[in-house]
Amino acid sequence: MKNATSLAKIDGIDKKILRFLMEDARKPVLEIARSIGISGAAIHQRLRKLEASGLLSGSKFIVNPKSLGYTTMAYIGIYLDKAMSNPMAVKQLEKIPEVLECHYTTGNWSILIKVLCRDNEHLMQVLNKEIQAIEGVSRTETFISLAQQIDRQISI
Amino acid sequence: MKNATSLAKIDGIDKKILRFLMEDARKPVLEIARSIGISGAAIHQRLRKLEASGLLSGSKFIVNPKSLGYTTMAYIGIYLDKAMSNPMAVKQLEKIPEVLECHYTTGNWSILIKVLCRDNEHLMQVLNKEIQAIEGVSRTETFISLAQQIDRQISI
DNA sequence: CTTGAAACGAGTGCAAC
DNA sequence: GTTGCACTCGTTTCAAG
Repeated sequence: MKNATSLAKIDGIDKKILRFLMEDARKPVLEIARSIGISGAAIHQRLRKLEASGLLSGSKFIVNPKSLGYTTMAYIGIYLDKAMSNPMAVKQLEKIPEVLECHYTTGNWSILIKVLCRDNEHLMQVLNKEIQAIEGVSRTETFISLAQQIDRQISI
Repeated sequence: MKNATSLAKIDGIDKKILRFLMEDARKPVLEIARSIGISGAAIHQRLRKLEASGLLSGSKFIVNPKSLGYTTMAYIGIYLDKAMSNPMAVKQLEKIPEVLECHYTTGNWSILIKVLCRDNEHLMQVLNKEIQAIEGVSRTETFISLAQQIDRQISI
């Protein structure tokens, strides 16, 4: 089995296919086939290969959080006590649904997380009642995202 | 036309459909139909409604950056000169493909960006030759993500 | 690695409830 | 708002170039 971290060799046709599907995962394979001038079966086989190589790690429907009343996004830097191990903290953070990302970072903090809340009050509750309540969390620094102006994937 | 920021009313069936598709955008509608016990046509119509309401903002194939040799992710806080407007800086940042996200944040920085690079050397080049070169960028603070331990969408 | 054909299954629109 | 049907179209496999 191929290691997921091994480099995939992709050619120009693979790139074209990926560019279409990164924009719209449900775009029919045959439509892509017509656009780039090869057969649908060829695309299908290339996709199977890309998937097997670990380059394609799935597809997702994107939901607009604003439509669900979630309008406040924030990054929170977390300082951990020396005694608190990172994996233990992550385990607790996983239980908080508002936490969308969690990074183990260099620099001031031990952990940087991204949270999505309905409003500032909701964010305050998550901070005070959920995150600060985690054993080993000593201090946090919050940065509210007033606007997300770029959001994209790696360009290929 | 409905405003994208208006709250969508979704029921339990909508939620079930969304949970399936947020995991795998290419999951066949009829398969979902069988799982939750309604007809395929009903799901099709609900999806059209959700799309029209702005709740569904598309679908994406997820590519694994490691397979392309991109192993270094970092967050960079950017201080802007007073004279430099945020939109002008964002316009420059958009031209840098390594910049995946850009947030206008409260707190110390004017801007917080997420970048994805092949390695530390590549990151250094992006920092020194691309980001620091932008007119109005006075100082940056870089936080390398040693590991991304959580990565998910809003839970519904 | 690519193609074309064939079989299967899914997407879509519509009429009816 | 849901259903069943019918038709169209896409997906997938396979043998062969």
